Amino acid sequence: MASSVEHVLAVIRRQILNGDRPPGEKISEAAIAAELGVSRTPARTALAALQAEGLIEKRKGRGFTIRSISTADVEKSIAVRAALEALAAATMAQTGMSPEVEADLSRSIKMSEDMLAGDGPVASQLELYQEANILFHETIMKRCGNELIAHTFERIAMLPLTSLGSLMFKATEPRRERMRLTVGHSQHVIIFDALKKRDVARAEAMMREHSHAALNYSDLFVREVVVDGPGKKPELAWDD
Amino acid sequence: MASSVEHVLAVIRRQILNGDRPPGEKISEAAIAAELGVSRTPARTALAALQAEGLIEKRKGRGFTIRSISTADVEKSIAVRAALEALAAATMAQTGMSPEVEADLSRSIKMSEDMLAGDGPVASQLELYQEANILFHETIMKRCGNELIAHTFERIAMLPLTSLGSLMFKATEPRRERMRLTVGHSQHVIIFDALKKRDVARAEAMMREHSHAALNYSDLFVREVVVDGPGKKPELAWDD
DNA sequence: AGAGGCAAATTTGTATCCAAAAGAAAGCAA
DNA sequence: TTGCTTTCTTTTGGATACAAATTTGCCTCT
Repeated sequence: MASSVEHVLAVIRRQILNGDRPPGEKISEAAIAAELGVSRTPARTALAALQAEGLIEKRKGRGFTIRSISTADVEKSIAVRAALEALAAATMAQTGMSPEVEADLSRSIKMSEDMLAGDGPVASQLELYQEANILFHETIMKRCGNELIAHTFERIAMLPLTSLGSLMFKATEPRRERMRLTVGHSQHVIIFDALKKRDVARAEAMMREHSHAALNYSDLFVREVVVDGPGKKPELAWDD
Repeated sequence: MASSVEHVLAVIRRQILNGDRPPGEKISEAAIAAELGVSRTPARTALAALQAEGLIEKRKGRGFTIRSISTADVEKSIAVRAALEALAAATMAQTGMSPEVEADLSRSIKMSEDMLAGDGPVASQLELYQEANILFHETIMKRCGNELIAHTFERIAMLPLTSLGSLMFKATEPRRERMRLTVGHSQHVIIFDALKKRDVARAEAMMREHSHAALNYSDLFVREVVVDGPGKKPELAWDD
């Protein structure tokens, strides 16, 4: 079994993001320790981590309170994510891709290409696209030559639309959504091309644009269909 | 007195940055707990924080090891800092400054202006410039309208040249150094002007350039004169 | 001499206990 | 009734005790 602190972390994080713990609610070490049947020590470290992630706020002598996540917050985190991803793309374009990186990006693109060409059930297709998407972004972020970028990103990637694994899908308009995935894919292709040609400016600009795309869907957030990622997910996805 | 964990944190951080603990050296909870005369609990949280800051690395069952800080690492962290500051400047230009922010920036510029006009002893002048510099950058970062930027920055700002409070000064060339401060000041003026005019692109580009300026001095790093900041310093400066 | 395995030691995670700090509330006096 | 002080409760930080996991070194057997 995973460690106790990770368990607490996962449970509380999900509860917060699910809305089970409404914003403003107070929680303390002792409270969740008793609630989850663990001692105060792992509860303590879990709360510290939650605070670092920005999901809860500490008030000197009055315990922690759940922070509310507004659409404005989501937009802000997307802005930061876009800046970091754009930097990663620029860095990679500058230093050049290793053959392994090129192979992985190529594989990611082939995956989403196949998925878009195919015609299977929506759910499994989404899962496939998601996997390809994560592979693409994670590869660039983690292997661009500046590990600090990924390191930094992992510490702010807990908000729904910021997480690499997150994907919105408006179930009522499958047609439109499919189109959106097509556009996303085409952007991947463009970015990959820019990286191959070592075109720093284009890689950076395109990646910034692409990362911001999620913004168009931030208004869908708050009680729409959110599909979480499959197996190979980024470190800090909020599911366990 | 400050809390025990903060004490441990400050001491170990300084030791690492001073080189007292050479890269690769192993440290464990028990070791520093005994060494600093505290229990394992604060030692543990301090080590966790150090790890989050990237100064030490954790290895499954063999304790932590000191990470070596290369000039490449410094360059990487400066790149991230520049990206974040550029985003902050762009955000502030977009949403516009509040009167209070404008007043603070104006005050910062007046301070460095006065300092450059004056002719006092080098040390006190440096301190003054430093204060003005911190005020300028901190104001933009923290009050640009996206608090997540500052939040993110605080978590990566432990490396020497990345910290807002840090300033290199080559004591052997006061003339040249004075010129450098003059250039820095002029960039502040330009950025301030761009912000006033709500010129997003210019504010962003100029801030990026300005943040990167520290890079020109990364080769000085490692055993040159490093002057730490005065009273009003950013949260995560490495002095206590 | 090498392989395998056992045991001691290091390390880490968790539980519990104690004390100090900070709020909240109650009581007392004017 | 109001304002101040004192006490009580909540919360947190730190210390220590305990157990599980992992590593390392040693020891034996072939």
